[in-house]
Formats: sequence, structure tokens, C-alpha cells
Amino acid sequence: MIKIMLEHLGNLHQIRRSFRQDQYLFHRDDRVKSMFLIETGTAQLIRHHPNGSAVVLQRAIPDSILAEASLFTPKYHCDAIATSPVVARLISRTAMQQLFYTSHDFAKAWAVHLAGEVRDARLRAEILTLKTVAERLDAWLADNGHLPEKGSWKAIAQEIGTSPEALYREIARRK
Amino acid sequence: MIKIMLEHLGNLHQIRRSFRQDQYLFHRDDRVKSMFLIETGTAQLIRHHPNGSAVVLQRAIPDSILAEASLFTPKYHCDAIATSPVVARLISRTAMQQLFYTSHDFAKAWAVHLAGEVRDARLRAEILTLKTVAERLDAWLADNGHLPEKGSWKAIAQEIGTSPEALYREIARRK
DNA sequence: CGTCCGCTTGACTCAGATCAAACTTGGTGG
DNA sequence: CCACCAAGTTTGATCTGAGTCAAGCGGACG
Repeated sequence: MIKIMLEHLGNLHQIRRSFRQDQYLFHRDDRVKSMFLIETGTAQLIRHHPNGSAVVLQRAIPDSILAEASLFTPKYHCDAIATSPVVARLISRTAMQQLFYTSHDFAKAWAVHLAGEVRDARLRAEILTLKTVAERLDAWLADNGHLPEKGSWKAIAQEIGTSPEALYREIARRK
Repeated sequence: MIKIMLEHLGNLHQIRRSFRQDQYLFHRDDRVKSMFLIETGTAQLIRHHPNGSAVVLQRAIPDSILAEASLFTPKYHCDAIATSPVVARLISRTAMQQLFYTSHDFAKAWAVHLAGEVRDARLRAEILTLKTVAERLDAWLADNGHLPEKGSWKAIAQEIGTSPEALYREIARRK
């Protein structure tokens, strides 16, 4: 989240709500009344399909906004579920729309934020089209600079779409 | 591209330019003077890396806007190259910014457009994390409804990140 | 009629998923 | 302080899906 957005949002009417793990934040076809700003915990946007399978559309971590598209959509078109205990700020959708229309700063910040999300998602998609773990790790490193401390390698494996073991082996192969 | 955006853009100062295949539309660190609306042909946004590799950030087809992020960025942070002969409309960036600030309709359309791009890119990324061709095809079908006519299956293979042969075999396995 | 392109099918090979077991590390509680 | 547990990491062995190369098919089009 961008600082200027948070500053603007601080002035809007909002409430804080907690969700247990596996609790739904909202369901598909619910009317959109609030925007969700995750403060702690993680949540997922999930699209369910008739055949029973589900696809994850977004993984929201602290300081990210869930379902940015819902700002201008009357109903949600997917479900949101807490993947860990979550505390979220619920911000009135109409107030936020009003802010978008009246504050050039906020509108610009919102557009910049969305453009950044587009870039990130596209980059991730392109990394995932690479065939080998070595290529994916190279592309990830090219964008992130360096490997983080141990402890979080598993998350990177998830992000670049490989098994943890495959990533550990590739890292070991390089020193 | 959304109709309302095209209507608004029609009133802005713009010129039409052609690019040969493999010609660059712009380079990294160029000052952003215009937004590119592709009319015919295809172009790619590419990030080059010191180690020689390159990652594709966006594939732009007719009626799509190249590098949406550049509307509020002074310099490009990647290269754009024509992957086929391209005709593009170049729209003044400052005029488009002005339009964004003065027209609520346009600002909203821009935000809706970006949110859609976020959704599409995230969906594609999630499809690419699935391991088998069968799962990827299922997820693609769940979002697109049905297979198109022959002739374009190869493009789908590219989209879901598999070899054409693997996709053909999966399709054959299903009838 | 020949060429191109997408589709089809076969055979081979291999990167990585998976399962399994051991070892680090940090934190918790007795 | 130590036993114990949970996560992440390391390493080994096995198996399989799909990438690749290759050869043939069929329709579109000049």
C-alpha cells in the first residue's frame, strides 16, 4: 500500500473486524459495501468452479487491499477466505469512491497502485512460463536482487511455482 | 479496451505511427511523452537483465494499451518491441493525465480497466502454478467456457504455458 | 499444384514432483 | 537447564508428466 493512500483513507469512516482462520470475509454475489484493508494475517480471493476445483486469484498479506476491482463493482465475483486469523479495516465503498472522484492525489495513487499490481502479476506469470527451476530463480533474482535469509525460501518456492526441495537443490548447486 | 475510454481518447491530440517488426517502440529510461494504443499487430514489453536474459512483462494485442503504468511515470522502466508490424496511436501523456483529472467517467474507466488487467494477470499466474496440463486446461475452460475452433489451440498452449503437443494430446484424451 | 501452418501421433529423455528420513534451529514449558 | 516440539532445510531414491525431436496428415491459399 502506498503511503498517500493510507493517509487519505485514515480520514474515512471505517471499522476494524477480526476473522477466524477459514472464515469467509465475503461471498460471491454479496453486495459490495466495504473495501477490505488487511492489517494482520493473510486472506485469499478464490473462484470456485462447478466441477469442484478452485483457483486462487489473489493472496492478500498485511497492508494490501482485497479485491481492488470491487471499488467499482456492485457485487463480488468471487469468494474471500482467511487463511490465517485476520484483522481487517473495512472502509465504506461509497466514501472511497467519493474520495476517488474528489481527490486527484488519491485517484492518481489508486491508479499507480493498480498499475504496480498489474506489473507484479504479469511478471510472476512470465516467470512461471519458464521451464526450469534455474531459469525461474534467475528471473526472480533479477527482480529482487538477492536471496533473503533462510527461513523464507519455502515461500519463494511457492511464488515461483516449484517444490521446496527443487529450490533448495538449485540454491545448493550454486555455492 | 473499454468503449468509454476510446470515446474520450478520440478527442485528444494524437498521431498514428507504424513500426516494422523488431523495431523498438520505446526504450528503457526514455522520457514518457505518449501513451501507445495498439491498432494492428502485436508488441511486447521486455525487461532486459545484466546476465543477458529477458523477461516479457506484457504482450499487447490490437486495442490494448502498452505500459499502462507509464501514465504516471516520467520514464519507462522497460523496453517495448514490435513482434509483428505494428500500427499504433500515440496519445499525449499530459493530455491523458489532464483527462484523468477532469473526467470522472474516464478516471473510473481507467481504474476499472486496470483492475481487470490485474485480475487477468493473476488468474493466468495461478493457472501456471498448476502442475499438469489437464488441471491447467480445466482452469482455463472454467474461465473461458469452451474451446475455440481448431486453428487457435496453439495460442492457448502458449497462454497456459505448455507445449502445443501436450495440449493436443490432452484435448484428444477427452473426446 | 506446391507451400505453409496448424494439427496429430510416436518414441525418447529428463527435470522435477513426491515420498522418506535425518538434521538444524528456535521456542515452550516443566 | 533440558526434553520436546514444530518448521524449515538438507539429501537420497524413485517415478512420471511433459518437453523435444521427428514424421506424417489436411486444409487454406497463392
